[in-house]
Amino acid sequence: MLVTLPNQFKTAINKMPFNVTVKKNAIKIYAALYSKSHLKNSTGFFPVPSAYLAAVNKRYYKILDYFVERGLIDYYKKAYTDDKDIFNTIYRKSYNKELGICAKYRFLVNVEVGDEVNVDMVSNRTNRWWNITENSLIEAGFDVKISRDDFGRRVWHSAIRNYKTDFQGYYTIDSQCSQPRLLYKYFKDKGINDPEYMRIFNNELDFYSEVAKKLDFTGTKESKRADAKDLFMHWINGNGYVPDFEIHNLFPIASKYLKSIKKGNYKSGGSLLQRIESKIWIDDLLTNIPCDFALPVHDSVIVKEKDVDRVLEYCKAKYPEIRFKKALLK
DNA sequence: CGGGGACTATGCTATTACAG
DNA sequence: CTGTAATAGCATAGTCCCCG
Repeated sequence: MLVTLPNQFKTAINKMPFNVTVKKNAIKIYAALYSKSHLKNSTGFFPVPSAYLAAVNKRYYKILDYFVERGLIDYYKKAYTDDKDIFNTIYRKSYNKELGICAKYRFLVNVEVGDEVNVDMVSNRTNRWWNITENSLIEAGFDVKISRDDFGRRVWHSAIRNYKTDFQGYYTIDSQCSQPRLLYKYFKDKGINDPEYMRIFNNELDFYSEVAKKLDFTGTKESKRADAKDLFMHWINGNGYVPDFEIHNLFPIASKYLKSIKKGNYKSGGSLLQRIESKIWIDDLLTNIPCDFALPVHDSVIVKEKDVDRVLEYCKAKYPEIRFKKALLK
């Protein structure tokens, strides 16, 4: 990962009262923060999930505390009443695990000037999702280029671009109506009850067709579905603009919830769903997949014909609420 | 020695294509 | 609307060679 390392961080890391391993991990943690800093809001705070920091280094908090001590970063804090002295106000790091709101940080020094350094983020831990992707790429004759983006933790590799033509004869297993359904699952888990949104899925209806029907779209069946899909994407990913404002009246509670997620940074909406998606597909399904050849494509996976039925059963058994479907690439 | 011409390498931006 | 990767186009810089 290419980052700008300001002098203040450089000297602070050099002066750390820990061994070289910790110092090296401190650079990684700095790089992790740096990579998230583009998400900063008007006051400079940007969210960084603890799960991500922990994946970079298990004892990340030790390093963060040191950075705070040195006046290099700051936690986002909120005021609380001191229960031992109610006349006293105390400030604590603010986050809410229940609501999925992670801690925020800000840099107290200018991170735009400094040395350009390439930080090796790779830990010694190898993950099966990586190994199986690597082996499958080699077997299929592709260069091994695998990365995971920060926005939605999606996996990118060299065979994604033309997979539909390059893997003819192979099968894909993908999830139908992936993002709307994942949002449904998410709402259900969180106890957010938007009547219309929940009704569509509780009754096993086709989400996009239902939206098109309720909002009186015109056109062919396919074009109405496509318009509804486009509307959904704006609703999830956008900064407030949607092609049809009626969606806010159709799903009032869901809209309000999305708005609350986007408070601070509107990109959190899309990021959240992509993360849910990749957590299922990469960190679970691909990591434990019962075959030797598999290549992920965001919300689907490419497998061989001899494995497809076994993998399909495996996916269905693991996530009964997701509608998995196999398809031959031709 | 310097002036071209032809070629190659690099860097940047915009566009396209894919995913949802 | 979001993301990343690949590609196209263009400008610039460097290299090589021939020639006067």
